[in-house]
Amino acid sequence: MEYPIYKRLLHCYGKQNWWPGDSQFEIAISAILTQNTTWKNVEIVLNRFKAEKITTPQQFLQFPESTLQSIIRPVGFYQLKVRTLIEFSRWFIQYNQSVKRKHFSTTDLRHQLLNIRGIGNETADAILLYALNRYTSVSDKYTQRLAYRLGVFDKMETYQKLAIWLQTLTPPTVQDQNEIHALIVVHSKTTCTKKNPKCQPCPLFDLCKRQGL
DNA sequence: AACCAGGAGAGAG
DNA sequence: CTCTCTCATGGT
Repeated sequence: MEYPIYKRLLHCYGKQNWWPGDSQFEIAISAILTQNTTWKNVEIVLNRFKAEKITTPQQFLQFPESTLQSIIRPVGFYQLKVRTLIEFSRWFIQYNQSVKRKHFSTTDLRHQLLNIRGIGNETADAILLYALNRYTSVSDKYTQRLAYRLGVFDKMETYQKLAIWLQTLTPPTVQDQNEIHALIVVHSKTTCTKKNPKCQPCPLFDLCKRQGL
């Protein structure tokens, strides 16, 4: 059977159709806002942006830093995140200008994103995959924990090794990598949680060699 | 009331 | 390269 983990998750939870968002810009900034933060708090901030009519990087950059900090306060780390959002907005404006005449490789774009303060591996890949529709994989702590429980690795592995493993879980398409990351997050937040170490009911239970963390 | 949430960066060893 | 600490709010 090909892609057993992917198929089980898909069958159990259904297609997720991530990332929610009306534009590339909204998807990208919510990827930054959600760093180590619950999605519920991100939604509060996204609604504030809409109320202030901030839907483009140009509109975002018109507000003073202090105002932006108070708008995004509910997501925490607001001083750091505002800096990242400003730097990303500037980059995104430039990108939209130059992408009309240049072609960027995914690895090139990835390096550009990683040069922005506050954007690391996971956020860069989330923006590439969900906002810019580039083929890449998004791994996170849930992916790390799942790979450990499955016995794929006997310790918490690095981002790069998890990324390679993730790409073996699905056919090599943008849409499938989109789904697998969403499914792992949904799975981890429902059945396979720390509070539910026995992991039941769990579509992957019989595949797991370990429990707990 | 500690603990965690769809992380990242800086510093120490 | 691998730990450890900090950034910060809001919900169990």
